[in-house]
Amino acid sequence: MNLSIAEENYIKSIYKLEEDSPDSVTTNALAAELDTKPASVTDMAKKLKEKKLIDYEKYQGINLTAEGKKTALQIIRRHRLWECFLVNKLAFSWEEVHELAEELEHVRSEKLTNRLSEFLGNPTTDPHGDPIPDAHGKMGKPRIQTSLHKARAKRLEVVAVSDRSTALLEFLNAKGIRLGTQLDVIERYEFDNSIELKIKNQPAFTISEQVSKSIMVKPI
Amino acid sequence: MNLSIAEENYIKSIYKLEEDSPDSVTTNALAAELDTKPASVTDMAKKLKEKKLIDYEKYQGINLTAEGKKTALQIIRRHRLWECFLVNKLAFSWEEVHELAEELEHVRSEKLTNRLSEFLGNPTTDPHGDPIPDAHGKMGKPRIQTSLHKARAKRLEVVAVSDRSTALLEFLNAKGIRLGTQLDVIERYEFDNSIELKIKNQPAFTISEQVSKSIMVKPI
DNA sequence: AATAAAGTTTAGGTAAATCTAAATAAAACG
DNA sequence: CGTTTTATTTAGATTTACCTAAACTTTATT
Ligand SMILES: [Mn+2]
Ligand SMILES: [Mn+2]
Ligand SMILES: [Mn+2]
Ligand SMILES: [Mn+2]
Repeated sequence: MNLSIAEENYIKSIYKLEEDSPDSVTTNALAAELDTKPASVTDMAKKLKEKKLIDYEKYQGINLTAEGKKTALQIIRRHRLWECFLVNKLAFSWEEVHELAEELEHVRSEKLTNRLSEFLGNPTTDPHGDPIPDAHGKMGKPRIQTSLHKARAKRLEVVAVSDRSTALLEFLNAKGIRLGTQLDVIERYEFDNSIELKIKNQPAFTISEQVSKSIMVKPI
Repeated sequence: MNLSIAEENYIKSIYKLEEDSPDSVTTNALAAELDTKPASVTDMAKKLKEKKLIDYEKYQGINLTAEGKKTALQIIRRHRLWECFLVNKLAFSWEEVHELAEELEHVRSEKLTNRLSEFLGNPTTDPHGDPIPDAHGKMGKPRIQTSLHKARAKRLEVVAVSDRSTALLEFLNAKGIRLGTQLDVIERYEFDNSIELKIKNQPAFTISEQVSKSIMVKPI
């Protein structure tokens, strides 16, 4: 199937929203995700249905078909491999790569994708801790991880971040939080859900609830 | 300036045609180069003039402005660096990379471009022997090279090819001709301008005038 | 259940990049 | 130099991906 860049971006966003909640994706949610208007989403939904990439009935929301999921995984694979390339080979930092990968992901060549993967040592996670689908679309668990907000252990390791915004990632950089960083929870403040943290050899600091929800962790 | 992919492709093609002959670029020549129709070229010419990237007056042909040339060199830089990446890092062969670079060149990030260049060891020529502009748009001679067709020496080294078509490059692969290959001219046949060649340790073979015009050489 | 609110779709429009066919200008030719 | 040929431009459509405003459905609230 020959998809435009716009169509690919829709497919990827639908996949993402379906991942977060298993229901149908609503027109409004998709419009918000893609920073566009609901009317535009309806237009595109008709087109993608025509191409059999989504199931869609008026007012009933959107779901990817099997074909649509396959397509989404290919795009996600390319996106995350390029992010690895930028970070591991070109020394970009994790907050810079999402935007660039947003463009590079649209170069559709299986040969390029597979060669790139090989060149990078067939990585299985991207710089934000997200799993990379393999050439057949198989991907490790799509993030059943616990957020720092919900985790109950005292000692935790950062395994992913669920928000790619430059602002958040730069904030984490400033605080010294990256993938693999080990955190000690000093205190959880009930009244605003902020958390006081400590990283070895550094002064303690406090993060907001919003930030703690974006940091995925595992106990150590 | 924020250019669309279509606009960038026009700018690059205009640069190429201006390089070949110093006159104004004609509507028809540009349409042929871009595999589009003259009417579309006229439309785009108006737009690029508006953006001050070309000088253009009805019926008078097209020339890049200084700004247009600068833009063209940036695109060419990205194109050729990606070609180097594909050949040197991902083991593509020279006939495969042009199409891919045609897409990758449109990712506009100076930081990415410069990091990529550095990663590749700041190469000065691409896999087809074409010079790569540096970060300031400085580029080695734009091919004053002699074609095998015109060269008079008996022993020659291949320094570039002036045709990126897959068909030609695959033909050259089959004959064992690549950049740096040393050729002995056995015979030049006047009646059809074909040339009999020999590469060390291989049987002699004959190439057509068309092929010999696309192979750029220097005496050794 | 009736009404209000929220969500979604339709109608109608715009801008970019293309096209074909017709009109016009420039160049080449006898 | 006038005429034919070639090159170029204009006029008018089409497709894609958007938009706003209005209409319509669904859902939530009294
Ligand atoms: Mn994208
Ligand atoms: Mn990522
Ligand atoms: Mn291109
Ligand atoms: Mn090249």
